[in-house]
Amino acid sequence: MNPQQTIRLAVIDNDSGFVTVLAKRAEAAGWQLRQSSGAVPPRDLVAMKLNALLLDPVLLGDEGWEYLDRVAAMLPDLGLVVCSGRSTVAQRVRGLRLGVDDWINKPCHPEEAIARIEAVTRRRRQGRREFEAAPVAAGELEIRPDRFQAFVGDEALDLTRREFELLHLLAEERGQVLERETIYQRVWGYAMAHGDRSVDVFIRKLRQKLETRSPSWAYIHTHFGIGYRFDPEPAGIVKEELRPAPDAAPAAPSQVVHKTFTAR
Amino acid sequence: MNPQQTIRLAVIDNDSGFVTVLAKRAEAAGWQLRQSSGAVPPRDLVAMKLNALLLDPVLLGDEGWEYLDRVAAMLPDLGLVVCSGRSTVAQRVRGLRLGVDDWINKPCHPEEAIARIEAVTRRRRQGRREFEAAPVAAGELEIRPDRFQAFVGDEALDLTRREFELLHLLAEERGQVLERETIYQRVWGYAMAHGDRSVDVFIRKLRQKLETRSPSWAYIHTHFGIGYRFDPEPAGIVKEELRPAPDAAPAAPSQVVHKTFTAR
DNA sequence: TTTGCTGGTGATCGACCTGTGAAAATCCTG
DNA sequence: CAGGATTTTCACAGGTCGATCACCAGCAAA
Repeated sequence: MNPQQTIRLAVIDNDSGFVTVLAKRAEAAGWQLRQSSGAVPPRDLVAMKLNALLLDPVLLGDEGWEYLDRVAAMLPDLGLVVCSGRSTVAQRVRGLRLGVDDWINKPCHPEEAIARIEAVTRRRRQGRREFEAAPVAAGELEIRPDRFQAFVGDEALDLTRREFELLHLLAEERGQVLERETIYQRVWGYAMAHGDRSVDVFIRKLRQKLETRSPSWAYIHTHFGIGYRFDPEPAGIVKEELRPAPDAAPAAPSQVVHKTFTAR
Repeated sequence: MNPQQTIRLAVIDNDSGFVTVLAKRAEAAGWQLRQSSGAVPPRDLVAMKLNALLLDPVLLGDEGWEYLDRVAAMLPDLGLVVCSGRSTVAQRVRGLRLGVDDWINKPCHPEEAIARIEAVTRRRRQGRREFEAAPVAAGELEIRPDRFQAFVGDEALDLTRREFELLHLLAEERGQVLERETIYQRVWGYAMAHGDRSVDVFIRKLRQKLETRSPSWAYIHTHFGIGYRFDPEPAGIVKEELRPAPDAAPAAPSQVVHKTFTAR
């Protein structure tokens, strides 16, 4: 359901041409990319919370093997792909045995490098369960993906699967206005038919259940002509946004700006 | 730390020279090897309980891609390595995206093939730690992997193997809602066919046996539209939600309610 | 204000989901 | 190879959920 989870990749290489093209591809795929043209201490790699690392061992000098060994040992969850110049079978075997996940030779098509990194990451992830099992807190709410349910205190909201997924999506994009088409696409998984009101209906159901368990908070805000925004606000804030905000230009002329009217 | 756990590998290739050398190496490493010089139905692959599969797509003819797709979909846990003759970048990328874990070109050194299969297998096993020996306690239950059996006090529940594995999995993920597909994948070892009701049937059997030996506890909870959750709860928790509707009708009479429809 | 949309709400009906019993197919053991 | 145990498949019965619809209220522009 969430196949193309964004990948955090670091590239350690100084072949600027190759890296440039690679970066372009990675960016197009929505990956987060870090680059370096010199060895990065494993300690720093840890801090980057990477999913995958692509490196050319030529930059590592004599300590290449040792470095690979250390990285593989210190970051067992990291997808480790080596992209080297000429290499012998013995070298590749040694690397693979050391913990390298894949070893490519240059010249190498960036698309293939991307695909191999994807493959490595895919397999890595598969073993690791729950990538998004992290609970989300919002106002009095706690959204727990491990239970497919939201709670206020220890009382469940009694959400349906669809309801939960909608709420989860909104909460993950907290503060963002999401258009109906976007919401539908991401929750239902396919394009919304013209005139479909499903999203509205489910928003209503969510609001009802939220109102039941957490009456003093407003969570879902309607943006007329656009979509919905999730933002927990204690009641009492009747409204009155429209801050003159002398800075950024208002997006569209006479656009509805943060005018939040809640149900009821 | 990760002693070369014996690997069950199948090789589908008709390059007898290559296969022979490979077999020699594999045998030396203590792997269990199956060979075939023609396409093997995915169904049979399932029965082999493989860890990895090495194949040359030239044997698959036109249906190569389809075959790869089906195998990858049906056996997500299988390490899939392609070893082809000449191949283009586009082909390799397509394969990798389809679910192939690694793609090697012939001529290929057997040692490297072995190393890559190892790497692929290692990658996937990583997440899967097997700590079978640890007994799990839950409510009145004690689940003892060393016996492949669960007990209440000293009375065994008399579980069959599948029943036990299902219960064990659920208990290890106590509190988590597991989707049917996940359950099937992890207990049966391959992807669940659409419309398969096996999980439901086994859940029923488990509930029956649990009810027999431990009537005053509710262990397995159904989440509508999702799957099941294991969470031992002393019976009697009927959790009367305060319904807004002033409803005088007493709930259903004394129905056999060992099915706890908790949160959806 | 009127007019044309957009969004909120309640209700409905069919499709889908789960529990269950039992037959059919398969595996396993002696 | 037979006989029993185990697993898979099938069909049916309720129950739940979600896609739609109709209708009304609120917003925006004229």
